[in-house]
Amino acid sequence: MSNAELLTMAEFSARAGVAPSAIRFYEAQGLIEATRTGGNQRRFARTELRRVGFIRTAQQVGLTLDEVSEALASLPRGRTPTRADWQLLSSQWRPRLDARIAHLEKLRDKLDSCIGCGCLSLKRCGLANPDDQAGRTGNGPVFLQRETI
Amino acid sequence: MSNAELLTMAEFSARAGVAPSAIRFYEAQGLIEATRTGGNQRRFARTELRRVGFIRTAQQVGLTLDEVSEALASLPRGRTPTRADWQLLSSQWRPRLDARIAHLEKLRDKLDSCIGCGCLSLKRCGLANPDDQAGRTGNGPVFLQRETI
DNA sequence: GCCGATCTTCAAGTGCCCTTGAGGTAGCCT
DNA sequence: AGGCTACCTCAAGGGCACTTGAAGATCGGC
Repeated sequence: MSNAELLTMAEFSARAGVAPSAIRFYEAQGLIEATRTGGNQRRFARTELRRVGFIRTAQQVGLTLDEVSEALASLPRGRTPTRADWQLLSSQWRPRLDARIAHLEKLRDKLDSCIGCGCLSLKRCGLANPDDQAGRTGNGPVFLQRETI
Repeated sequence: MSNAELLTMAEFSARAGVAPSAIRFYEAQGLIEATRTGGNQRRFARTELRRVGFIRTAQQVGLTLDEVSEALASLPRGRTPTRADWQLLSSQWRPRLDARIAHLEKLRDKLDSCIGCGCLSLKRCGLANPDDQAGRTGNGPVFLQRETI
């Protein structure tokens, strides 16, 4: 155990539920910050745990780390973010989350009806290639992966 | 245009809504098959379109190509799969799809309550690190990405 | 027969999110 | 002071699902 104020890597990693390598990666990406001891070891403020919580949750909503980075950059500089600050950020996830859920529900419903006919035909029921989005850009697949799953 | 029976790469790619490079990739992975002309060009049977439909849909449900490969391997050899065959396969997606939807809904609900308190604390509301799954294995993050999104 | 569009293979690259390993240092307890 | 564990950096590797590019062959209409 160490100082009650600052957490060592092992402590921080355990509390965040994230591997040390990932923590270092996040720091390298500028997503979280750490002070250093005289011997160059990281010491984490507890407030950084909230940032990790934000990151992991945002990932589940479907954001990339680049997007998380942008979002975090909009937090106030110079003071510890308040609840309202975090609230504002996470509220912006709602549409995205809703869209993802809606997409999967649509998929489920179509699957229900298609299980009846056993089709899975591309044109016939539009189950694959939903909303005719694939094929519009050169990299339809990637688009589908990123945006609609 | 060509023979009404077999599709060229351009035709197949267009109808499948998938880039030629992806089609070739799928063939290399053994997910789809193609005959060849005397000059070594691919010609696709229409039935292969259904396989691509299956692949893309399965991906949206969250399966990896390896899993799709396994699933496809269970199709009858020697005859064109029937509706019942496809039906059996896609019906196995339901639990997975339901789980994904449930997870996202849980996330949304928690987000609602957490937006109220602005917390996003790891331990407090369990929003990040849901079900205490992260940290159980060395690569919690990857697990989360793959299984719970 | 010619020509341009389409096709082929193969190796390497991409994007995302980390993990692994080597070689060396710090912290802390006894 | 010794020694063990935890920590450091940096480069490279890994998994997934493709994409890109180079160099060359084929197709099919005129």
